[in-house]
Amino acid sequence: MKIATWNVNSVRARCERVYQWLKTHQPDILCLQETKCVDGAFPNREFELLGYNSVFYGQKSYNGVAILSPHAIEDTFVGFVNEDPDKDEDEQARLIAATIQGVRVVSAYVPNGTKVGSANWSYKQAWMDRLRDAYLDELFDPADDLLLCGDFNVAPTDDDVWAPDLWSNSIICHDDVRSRLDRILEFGFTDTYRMHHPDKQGAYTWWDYTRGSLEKNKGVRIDFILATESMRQRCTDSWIDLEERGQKKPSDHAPLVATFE
DNA sequence: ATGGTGGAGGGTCCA
Repeated sequence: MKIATWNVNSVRARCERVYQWLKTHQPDILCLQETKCVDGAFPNREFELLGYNSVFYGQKSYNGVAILSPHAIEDTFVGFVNEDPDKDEDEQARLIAATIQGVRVVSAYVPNGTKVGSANWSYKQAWMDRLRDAYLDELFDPADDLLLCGDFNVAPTDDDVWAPDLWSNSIICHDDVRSRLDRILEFGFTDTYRMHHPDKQGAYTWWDYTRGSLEKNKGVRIDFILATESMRQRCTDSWIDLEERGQKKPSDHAPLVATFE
């Protein structure tokens, strides 16, 4: 089973790239973030041409998440729904969950935070707390076959950024969000990429569009496929698709892939 | 002094 997660920075602007990526890599599951379009504008028919079903949850201009699969997509729910199953309690579209071939999958887009100390920064911290306390703990079990995939907008350690001194106390390295990522991991998750590449330096999933960042590998690793124990045991490999990031009109994030027995 | 690039949308905001 091949699973991928990819922040596409607009699914409409990236429609052709996503189409080609699906055709080439044929994942069993593809989680998308930053689709940036309302549900009526999601290009699901394009992906259906390749045999892919889609579930999606978007809003105008910002955020938006989706899950694609050639298999049946069941038990879909969106947002923070623990109190009222019909109503997302978050005003931003950042979470979608479904079950595919017996595996529970979540596509998550953690808030960026904009700037330390801003209103968006407070929202990011509250959102991460809520993901652990009101979402994972209420709706899932560490014993589940569960994958939490997405753009977490946090670099777990200084090994996950190209210049730790420059990124020190930034929105992706600040202790206030690293500690919250740790709490999410403590639910019972393993970072599957790091599991397979424990000592690898310079492994990143995002590079700035400017300043030749990709060519100089000035990036950060902020996208993850997190696996509960049962899925960790099944995880055979993980890699970052650098080739896709180097294509014309790329997203600023590369796809992250993991395979499971 | 604070760009550069990219997306959405038609202002700036966000990343």
